[in-house]
Amino acid sequence: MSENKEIGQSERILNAAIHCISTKGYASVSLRDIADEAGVVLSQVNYYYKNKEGLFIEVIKVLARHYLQELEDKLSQGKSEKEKLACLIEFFQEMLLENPGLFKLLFDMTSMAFWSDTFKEPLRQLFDDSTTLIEKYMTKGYSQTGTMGNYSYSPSILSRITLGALFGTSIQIMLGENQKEAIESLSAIKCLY
Amino acid sequence: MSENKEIGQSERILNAAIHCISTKGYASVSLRDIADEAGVVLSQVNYYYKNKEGLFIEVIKVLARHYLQELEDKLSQGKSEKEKLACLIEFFQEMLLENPGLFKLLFDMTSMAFWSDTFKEPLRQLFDDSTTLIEKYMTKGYSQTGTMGNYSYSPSILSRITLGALFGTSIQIMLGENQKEAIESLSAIKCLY
DNA sequence: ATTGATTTCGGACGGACGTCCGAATTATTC
DNA sequence: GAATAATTCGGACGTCCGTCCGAAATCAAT
Repeated sequence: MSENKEIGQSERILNAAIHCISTKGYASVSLRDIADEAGVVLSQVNYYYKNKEGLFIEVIKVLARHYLQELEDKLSQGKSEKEKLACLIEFFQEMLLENPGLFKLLFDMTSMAFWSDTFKEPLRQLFDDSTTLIEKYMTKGYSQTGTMGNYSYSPSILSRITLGALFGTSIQIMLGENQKEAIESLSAIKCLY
Repeated sequence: MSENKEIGQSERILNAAIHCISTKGYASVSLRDIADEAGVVLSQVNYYYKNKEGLFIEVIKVLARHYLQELEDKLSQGKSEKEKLACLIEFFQEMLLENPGLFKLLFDMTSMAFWSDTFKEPLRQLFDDSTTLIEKYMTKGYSQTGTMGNYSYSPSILSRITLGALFGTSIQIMLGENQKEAIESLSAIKCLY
């Protein structure tokens, strides 16, 4: 028998936490919810992760790794810079379409970071790493373009704005109706370049 | 005597709620916090706003009015379209610089909307109205530009992306350090056009 | 001044939460 | 197989929360 039930309780708890947060939001998830979802007794959560904060920190670590990995996979698919931008957009489109919970989770972790110094640093790191990745793969050509008045905008700033546009627009899409249609319109970011 | 203490308890509660949420986040604010901040007894909150949800709905209404008003004021200052874009960027820059709590509040309300159908509709409305405002003031010229492949992107989509870029980049700014510097770099959005 | 409605106040309620602890069970080592 | 460590379990604890209720106080109209 056994498909894959050979995973330990600590991982079951972690997966359950991810599932619960992406379903109900961190603000209204209790350790009991997570323990039940994991099929585990409440006190085991404290045994493995000390306390709620410890568990959530681990969730952030795991998810940050996941996002960066997927992002890099996607970005490395495109050949030209134009293609890589399309890949980046696709990355968000596919996430919104096939796994919106994952985007909700990313958003919710950002929300945690807004109010807790503990979560702020790893989230800042995640956004920074994402920006760096985009910059590395996409803005080789623009070493010093994009000048405006006396300022000249670095590739890192442009990358940050690109990421911001995708993230911010995705938020609006998730809030609205007609999501299918709205997700397609994300492609319009292409014509900002 | 009296500077302005002639405001009723209901407004005091509303202001206190706004202050508390923008300071600690809705997820960790209790009605007792709000009542204390307002200098009012706990049960008065229920008397005026029925329950927590009722109070928060009122907060959203007030804030949505406020944001849209300020946004329109700002947008109407610019003369050319290029100037209006600058005004829009300034709107976010000034908010982040002088009243970051207001942005935190906007973000937090968005976070509420993600998990509660009750708050979803008014927030969607706020983003829609903002987009409409931007479209109305800024994209008169682009009636059908921005084509890509077989698609042509409407002004409303471009407005939405502009708003998304400002919102998403602002989030990253709030999470990072060197905020003063980062806020200036928001101007780089100009060169996406 | 009396009545009735509105507002203010203090406190109690049941429930949900995170945390902690001791015992039971299982695994590991010699 | 006995001893020790690691894990699992069930339950209890104190706290904080949103809500509700009855009594006091204030206001309004006659």
